[in-house]
Amino acid sequence: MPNLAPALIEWYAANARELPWRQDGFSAWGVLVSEFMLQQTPVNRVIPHLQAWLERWPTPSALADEPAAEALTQWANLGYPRRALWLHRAAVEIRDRFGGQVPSDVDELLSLTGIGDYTARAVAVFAYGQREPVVDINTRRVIARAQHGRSQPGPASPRDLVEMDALLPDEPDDAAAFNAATMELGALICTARNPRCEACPIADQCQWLAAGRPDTGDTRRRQATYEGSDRQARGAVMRALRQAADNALPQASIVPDWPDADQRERAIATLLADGLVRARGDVLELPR
DNA sequence: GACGCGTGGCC
DNA sequence: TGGCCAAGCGT
Repeated sequence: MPNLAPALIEWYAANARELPWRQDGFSAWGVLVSEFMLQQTPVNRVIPHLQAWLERWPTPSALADEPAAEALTQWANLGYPRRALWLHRAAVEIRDRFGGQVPSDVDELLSLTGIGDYTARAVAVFAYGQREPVVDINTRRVIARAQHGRSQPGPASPRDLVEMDALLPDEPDDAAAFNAATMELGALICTARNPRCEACPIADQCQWLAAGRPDTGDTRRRQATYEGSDRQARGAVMRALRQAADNALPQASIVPDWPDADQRERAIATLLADGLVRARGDVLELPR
């Protein structure tokens, strides 16, 4: 088994982007918030939202002491507003169960709402320097190519964690650098489309490149069309409530000219079920 | 394992 | 132009 870590760590030291959450002394809470925002959302869209969020709520308790509606409004157009709801719930849990301190233990992090295998280990590693495997789409793609000679990773699986763990250097600091470097390589060089293999520090160890970059048969899920979808309708409802006075509107005046009335009702019903909106008589509002 | 879930930029 | 893509999560 080739050892990818030395070349990746050296490359990262020279090529890592300067990102807010990589600054010295960036808080664990800041790392946690950044990881919530980065779930399925590009870095460049996250940065301004992250800074505004942390200025308003510098600690978990500061957020926990406000209603969820404030989190949903501050989340603005970042997308997947359930993340804002879950981040608010996690803040309440941190305040109530962990004395307001972001836990450093992976299992404790996993017990928080909205935190799964990736986010728990990202916080443990990047905020607390623990030796844990961090697996995201970038590391899975790098490993799929370098180790397995495949053009794209298969569906995410718990086995990915074991595989990444086996590649981890022994020293926690080296392991943290390896995690960050592998993610960064996937983000900058070993990208999903048009990878820049000529600039890759592990090109000489890459089975996919050695095999001539074959198209190995893509098993990734196709993304559903957004235009005309229920998701678009939900997004329109949430936008209307974010912008409304007191985050509340009579049901009849929520996106009243939406082209498909059944779809609008369906959107409201699922938003209610998800706890993203609440009914108060005839009025629909963000949860307080 | 597969699905539903936002939004915007890119080629 | 429109599909593809972006540091996933809970069910």
